[in-house]
Amino acid sequence: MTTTKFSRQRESIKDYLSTTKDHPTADMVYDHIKKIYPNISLGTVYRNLNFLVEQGSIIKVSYGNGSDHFDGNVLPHYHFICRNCSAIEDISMPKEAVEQFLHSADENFAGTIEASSTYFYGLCKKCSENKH
Amino acid sequence: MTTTKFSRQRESIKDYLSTTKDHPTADMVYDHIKKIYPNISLGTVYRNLNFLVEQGSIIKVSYGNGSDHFDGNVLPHYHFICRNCSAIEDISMPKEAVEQFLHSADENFAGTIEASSTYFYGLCKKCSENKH
DNA sequence: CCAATAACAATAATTATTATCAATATTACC
DNA sequence: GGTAATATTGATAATAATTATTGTTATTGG
Ligand SMILES: [Mn+2]
Ligand SMILES: [Mn+2]
Ligand SMILES: [Zn+2]
Ligand SMILES: [Zn+2]
Repeated sequence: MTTTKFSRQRESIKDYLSTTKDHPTADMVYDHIKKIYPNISLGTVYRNLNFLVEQGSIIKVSYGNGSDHFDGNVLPHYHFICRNCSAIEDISMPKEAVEQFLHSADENFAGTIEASSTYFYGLCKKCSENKH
Repeated sequence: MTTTKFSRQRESIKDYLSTTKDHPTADMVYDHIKKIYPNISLGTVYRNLNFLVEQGSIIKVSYGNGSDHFDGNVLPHYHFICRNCSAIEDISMPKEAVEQFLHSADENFAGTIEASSTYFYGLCKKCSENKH
């Protein structure tokens, strides 16, 4: 068994993700942590983000396009991506709606469904309003 | 207005995707078309795949991990990715189940949802059976 | 047929991410 | 507290997927 040692860099990354509402990319996390640990390397950020995802402390948000994003909120919820400003926002849905959807998928598939990921796209509130 | 000229390479790519049940990557399309046009370049494959997606003749299947896949079936359907053999399979769902899910998302979001993408993961029929 | 130009093949460039490795920090033990 | 073992780091090289560039070729309307 390989033990896990404390690292102030990793702690800082976890703290940042647990306090921000944003869903930053590795690069954005890097820029933020650099203010606290100016010598941190981008590789260290990637290494720790992957470590934390593995550990279940954060989640990775990868909707095909461009870089992966990271989220300190590990409670089950969905994500919306604005086609205008690229902001990522949370969507919570009633458990029944989700379960009914997943159940229907299961009914229509021959293998075993273990997980799923859904992303929503469109215009966020701000962008909807600004486009009159 | 910039006119579109015929290209036997593009036609061949479209034909291939419309006749295969697979969901090949750009590289797999390249390997296939090379048998017919040995001088075709990978850049040409990418250029035409993007063109055809833009045009709505094919769809792009990008679930975060690795390369994008392409699908000649443009009718609405979902995709399943096997965690063991990486095969991509189609899932069709009753319209009501889908609509109920999308409606619920819309109810719980302040902006405007225009589209969504869902991927299912697990073990395909074959892999489920082989792991008894 | 021929001029205009869309599309091509070859290849360089870019982007996102992972791997390598010598130096450093953390931790368990005395 | 000092020290040995090793997890983690910063720096940097490597990889993988995709896009951009450019000079050449194929298509097409006149
Ligand atoms: Mn979130
Ligand atoms: Mn399909
Ligand atoms: Zn927006
Ligand atoms: Zn399988």
